[in-house]
Amino acid sequence: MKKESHTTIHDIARALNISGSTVSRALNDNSRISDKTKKAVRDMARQLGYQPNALASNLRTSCTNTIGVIIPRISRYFFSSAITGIEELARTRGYNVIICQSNDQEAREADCVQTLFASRVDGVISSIAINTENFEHYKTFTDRNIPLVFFDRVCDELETSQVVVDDFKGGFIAAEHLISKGCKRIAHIGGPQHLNIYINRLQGYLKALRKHNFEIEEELIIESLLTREDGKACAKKLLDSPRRPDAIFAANDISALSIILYAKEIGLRIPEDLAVVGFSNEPFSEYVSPSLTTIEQSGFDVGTKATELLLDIITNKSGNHQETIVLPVKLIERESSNR
Amino acid sequence: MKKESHTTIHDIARALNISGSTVSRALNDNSRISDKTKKAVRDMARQLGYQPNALASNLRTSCTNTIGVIIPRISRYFFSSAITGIEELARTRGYNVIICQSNDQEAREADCVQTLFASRVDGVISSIAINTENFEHYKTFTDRNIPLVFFDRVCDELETSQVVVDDFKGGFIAAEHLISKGCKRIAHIGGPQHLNIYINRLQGYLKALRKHNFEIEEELIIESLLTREDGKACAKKLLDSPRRPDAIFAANDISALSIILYAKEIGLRIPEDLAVVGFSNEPFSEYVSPSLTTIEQSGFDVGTKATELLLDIITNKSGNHQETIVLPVKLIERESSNR
DNA sequence: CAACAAAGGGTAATCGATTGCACAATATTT
DNA sequence: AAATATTGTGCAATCGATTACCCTTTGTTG
Repeated sequence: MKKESHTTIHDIARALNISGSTVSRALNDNSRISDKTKKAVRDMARQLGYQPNALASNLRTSCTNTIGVIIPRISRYFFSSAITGIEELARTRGYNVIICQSNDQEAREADCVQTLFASRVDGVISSIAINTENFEHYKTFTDRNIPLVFFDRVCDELETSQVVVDDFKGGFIAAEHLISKGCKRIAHIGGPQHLNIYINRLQGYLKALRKHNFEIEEELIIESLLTREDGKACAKKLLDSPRRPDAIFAANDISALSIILYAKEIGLRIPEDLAVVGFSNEPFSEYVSPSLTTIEQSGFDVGTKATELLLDIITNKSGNHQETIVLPVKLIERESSNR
Repeated sequence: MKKESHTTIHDIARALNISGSTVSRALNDNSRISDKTKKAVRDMARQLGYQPNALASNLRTSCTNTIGVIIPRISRYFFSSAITGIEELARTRGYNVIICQSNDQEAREADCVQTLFASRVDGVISSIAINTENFEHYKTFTDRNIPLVFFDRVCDELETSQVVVDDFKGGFIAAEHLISKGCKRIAHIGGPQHLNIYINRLQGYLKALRKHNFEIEEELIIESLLTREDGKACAKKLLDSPRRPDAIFAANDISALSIILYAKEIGLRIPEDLAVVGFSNEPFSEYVSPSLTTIEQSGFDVGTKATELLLDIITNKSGNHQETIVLPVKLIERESSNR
């Protein structure tokens, strides 16, 4: 096995007795090089085990073939699937991916922006932290024309392309599903209302209620951070009340889970006394007992689509860069609403 | 806001009427530069919003400040936590992280190796794919002295440092726990026996059995791929048998889950008729019904430790690079064994 | 056949930071 | 005071690939 240092284009040039520039052009399939020379160069490159030095090339062309990703947390299934989608497509197109986690904190998100900027990424895909209300830090990219695409949790203040799932429809079919099961008082645990996805889920829910002439009761709609703990607090508020709802649509699976656990704790039967629908189809939702009815959204598809958009912008810097792509959602019926 | 192109050290040099090399040295805190000059350079750098161009620096020093990570799949909680640990430490030390997924396939793993090599990473952290039996591809790194650290699923053929959890002890306490609960015939669903972790879990289990004078029955020990489907097949084999075990220790939580689901399907009560213990403490194990007793292993800690080792090797290329670090495991008692 | 165009390829500058070597200015030793 | 050491900087080459510009050949046109 070779242990020598790396082969460069000049090694190839020397071996073929031609110049480095010709080698470079041949490898880049430049039209000014004859097919014969190209073939000779390619063969020699293979033979010498040539690996282009991206650093040198990047320095000259000042693009890094790297895209940055900012996500709240990699351990959430939706996001790790999105990453998988992003990586897969990016890699086949010759891009590397750097991932940064904001841990759902605005300050860390700003750090991520700095890190990615310092890494001179060619473009960025981001899903914003749950408590981000100020988007100044993203101007680091937009001001310098570094392509930026949001997915899932998007930001409407900045004029960028975005990929979302049909949260509105998700909220709508979740609520309508509960209605079809004969539920009469359907509560909603929503997420922070500065985030588009939670606004839309709520609006979808409201539309379904209106469509079926349900009375909209303010006390049945709670805003939450959608964590495990917060979910339990919400569950208490709703279920300990004398006029408790007979169904809850939660804006994510984690809080739906909290509800199920608390309902079991106080002896409510699910779905008989209380039907529950979540959102996301996290892997555990299938295994909880009772298993959780939820809205499926494909992280993989969202990630792939976002990457497609981003690479389009990077490679072909013109055109409309404020596209919004909405991907479909699907109701997954399980025990928690099966009555 | 500035939209101008990036500031270079020469801009700083010009502004202070000194040479670029002095600026470079000042920024790198070289001892040959006076404190006064250093301060002037730093202030000017800040003022001009200077961001070092990593590409140029990397080209010259031929190190990329990037480490590569190869994991089976990011969507497994253990691995995504490991990534979190890796990223966190790497970032604070000024390194970027590139993640590649092998999807548990040897061929893809070899691709990952190529990708990372082409990216000229300074070092690699890897956990091998479940079906990898040939380790030739890793020679790409070892032959060229690119530091390599394995974690969790390690490779003993290659002489590298590694970080593992105490799988042996995990297997031991899992089995001993079942024994303490009065189980008499304890089966084991193990993983592929070319992987260290599964060998050790099995050996730990065997040791516990021997210690308590249990007869070791070959038919109670099954090797499996530990997928959802394979787990079900194993469950069938064990539970449909006339002489079925009264406890099963599975080498991961997924197959433990399969067992629980199948046991419920055929009307066995857990833990009364069958006690179950898994391994990993995947998030869902807490929510399954009955909740799953399992062995906790901290992906975060493993990732952090591995990164620590790797960065040590990278920065200080001498010393012993065949260290093995074993991290502790812990039994998490839940319903599935509570009798 | 002269005049010119196209094709194929070489030369050298360039990207931005690093670093071996040289050297001036100051400090210390003899 | 001369000789030597120390400190602080500058010069220029370098990392490897790209590319603007120039120079041959060979082919085409009138």
